[in-house]
Amino acid sequence: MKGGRMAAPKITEKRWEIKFEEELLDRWTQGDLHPFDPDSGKPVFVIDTPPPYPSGTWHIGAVAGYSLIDMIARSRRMLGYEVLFPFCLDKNGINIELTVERKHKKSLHEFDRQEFIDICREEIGKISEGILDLSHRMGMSADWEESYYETDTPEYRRITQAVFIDLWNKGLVYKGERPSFYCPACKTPIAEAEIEYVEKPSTMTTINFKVKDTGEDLPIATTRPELLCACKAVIVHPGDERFAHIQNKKAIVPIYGTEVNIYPHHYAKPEFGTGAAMMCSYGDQVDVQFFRELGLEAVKGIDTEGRMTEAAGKYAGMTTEEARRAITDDLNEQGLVVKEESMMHVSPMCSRSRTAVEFISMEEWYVKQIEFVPELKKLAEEMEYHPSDSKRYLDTWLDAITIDWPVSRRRYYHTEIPLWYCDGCGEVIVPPPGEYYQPWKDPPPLESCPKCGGKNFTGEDRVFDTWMDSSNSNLIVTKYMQDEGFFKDNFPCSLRPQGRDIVRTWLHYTHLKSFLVTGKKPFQHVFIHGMGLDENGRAMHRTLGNVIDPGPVIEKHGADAFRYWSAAGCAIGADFRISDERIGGAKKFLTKMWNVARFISSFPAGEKGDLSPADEWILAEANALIEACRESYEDFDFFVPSNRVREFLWNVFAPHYVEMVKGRAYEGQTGSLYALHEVLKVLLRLMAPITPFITARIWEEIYGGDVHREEMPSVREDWSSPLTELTQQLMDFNSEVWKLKKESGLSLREDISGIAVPDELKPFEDDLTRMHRLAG
RNA sequence: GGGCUCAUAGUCUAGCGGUUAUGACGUCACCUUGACAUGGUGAAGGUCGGGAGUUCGAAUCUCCCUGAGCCCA
Repeated sequence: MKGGRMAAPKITEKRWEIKFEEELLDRWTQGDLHPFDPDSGKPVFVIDTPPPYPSGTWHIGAVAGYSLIDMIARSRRMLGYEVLFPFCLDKNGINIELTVERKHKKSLHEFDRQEFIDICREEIGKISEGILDLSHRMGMSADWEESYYETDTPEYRRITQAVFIDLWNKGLVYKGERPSFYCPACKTPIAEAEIEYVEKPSTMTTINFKVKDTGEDLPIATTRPELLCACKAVIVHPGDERFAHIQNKKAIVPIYGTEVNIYPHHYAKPEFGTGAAMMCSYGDQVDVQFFRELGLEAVKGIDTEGRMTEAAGKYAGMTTEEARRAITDDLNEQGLVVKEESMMHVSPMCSRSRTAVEFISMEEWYVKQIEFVPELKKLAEEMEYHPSDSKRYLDTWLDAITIDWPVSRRRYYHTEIPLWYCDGCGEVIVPPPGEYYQPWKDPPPLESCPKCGGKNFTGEDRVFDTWMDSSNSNLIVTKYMQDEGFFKDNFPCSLRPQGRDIVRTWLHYTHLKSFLVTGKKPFQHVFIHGMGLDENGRAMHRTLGNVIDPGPVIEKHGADAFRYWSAAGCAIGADFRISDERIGGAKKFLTKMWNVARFISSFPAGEKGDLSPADEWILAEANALIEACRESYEDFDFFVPSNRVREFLWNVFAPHYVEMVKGRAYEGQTGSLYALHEVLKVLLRLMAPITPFITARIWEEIYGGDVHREEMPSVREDWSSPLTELTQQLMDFNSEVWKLKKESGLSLREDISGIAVPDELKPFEDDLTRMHRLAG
């Protein structure tokens, strides 16, 4: 080193290492870093953090989503908000029950109820630890002390029940007997939102009906011959010439001999099957609608065990599949089967147990939603969406809703429905809100029935759909029923961040419940992020074997690299395509940032001093960067800041400015030292929400203190300069010189002659001459 | 059957009526330049899925086709 002027860098380590993250974590975990102070005087920003659902390994796409949510929290703090950032776990639901059932190899209904609940609690506790550890490791800046909650606690459940009681008192809950989606494996009715449509192979059987008056054969194709007993109509297309003569005549159903009308109906597709279709109650949802439309009386062909009822005659008691085989055999014997062919058929499945869903008529509790759709759509207009076009996911769903929300479930590890029934007269007893009730074991809330005076009651043994719990999260975090003053000031909740996959469930149900309870919109802002896909762009499924465990990835590349990739990997709202290589690539940027900072850390930071044109230029460029990044942070967009900072640091600041001012910097020239440090401070603060570890470490070593308590940089009037108009020419000139030296076989440290600084770049002439060693 | 989204170099990605079409990874060549070889500099590689239209001008707007994905029935 010539002259020995260079002081030792304050940053001594040559490289950024992952173990530095762990050192920081140890300190962060010990201190109470981000407590929420409602009295700070700053505007309050409440985040309705999605409670992760503990079920095996945490999905790496979900972890990327939480990275973004943490960036929202950190950037809002730096933008001057008092941020309430809770962390929470969703510990209700069928998933954990199925896990326990599988592990013990018996079904829930064979357990003692309390014993089953205890096992679920223990099991879910174990799984939860992994999620909590990983959340800490990735640098989640939640308020762990005060704002942590779980959905299976009495405190949470009493609020779910209180909200239900409120809805009850408002007349928004009713008992309905109607066909429900029913999962025979989970042994519970499920909602529209829990259905997945899957294409699977099935057999299409063409069966000969008879037309009553003419005696002619009427072949009809179906995938569900076992539902013949529930057949109440045959339909043909109104314009189908082949069937014009039999419209409105009667058809005779094989096996059962019942007579049914032949209706002309546009639903019948002439090209599908034989062109005529049988309509059976509870075959699928179209059938259900059809029965409603024509006012036909439904036949209950399948019971809640998924077996045929008395209505099926000799097939009663068989499962649907057994009955399908048996009835097909009988039809064959009678010569009534025209043909059987294999086909792919789209059928509804339970999204949790992945078994075929049946339509079964049951009496369940419903929460009204259909009649409120117009108001919900109107309120949806009042929320701001990020990205703005993600509003359509909610709109589309609101348009698609066809039935009210069935909220009762026949499971155990959920919030109980707080109702009792009078044994004498059947009166429904609703307790006062405020307590957590378990009617299957708790005494009723009164001595005698107000209607008949009866003394004996039976507790409701059903539970709520788990979305009845989850859809209260925005009420919970704004302290509904806990701190009415705070709730009044802070509802609607500032932000709902969540994945696109749960718009129709979590977002919709929260929207609905908030409207029913408060009449208001649920949120100011809604942030919708995309899904984590594998390297080939496919969703990750255990069955595909393409699931990536986030733990080892973060261990290998570090939390900052993972977070940087989460921010920079795809535009706001787009799907994440997981790539180990690209996450690893993010680490290179951290190394670059570290080295630039280490270099600058060898010079003292100082007052503004004498700015040269180059200093004015880079400060003005920093201004432009600040403007773009601030705007994006306001919009919850991290793609722009992460990429803009990277571009600036790597392609402008380091190769051009830093190289231009090295000479002056080594001489201790004040303007250069000021600009180097100021720009570095800007970069560190702009990156702090995205890569909290490395920025904290660098900031602390050079400037002391905590970058996370700094404000987000603002555009500075005193940094503005028209010199940014020369940026492109400046970079082009440098590139030209490098190219010339390269072509001339000169090393970059050698003098080069015959090159003149262009006129428009004269302001930079001194710096450029020294940088390139331009001679004569 | 309906709706939505997407289609840009080998791979991924930006772009929102006028740019020599961004950047990254990968490839090739050269370079131990006073922060950085997990680096630097330079280079090759795309007529932006196909077709038609609107426009003085289209990757960018419209329509059709093809392909992929998501949601719903």
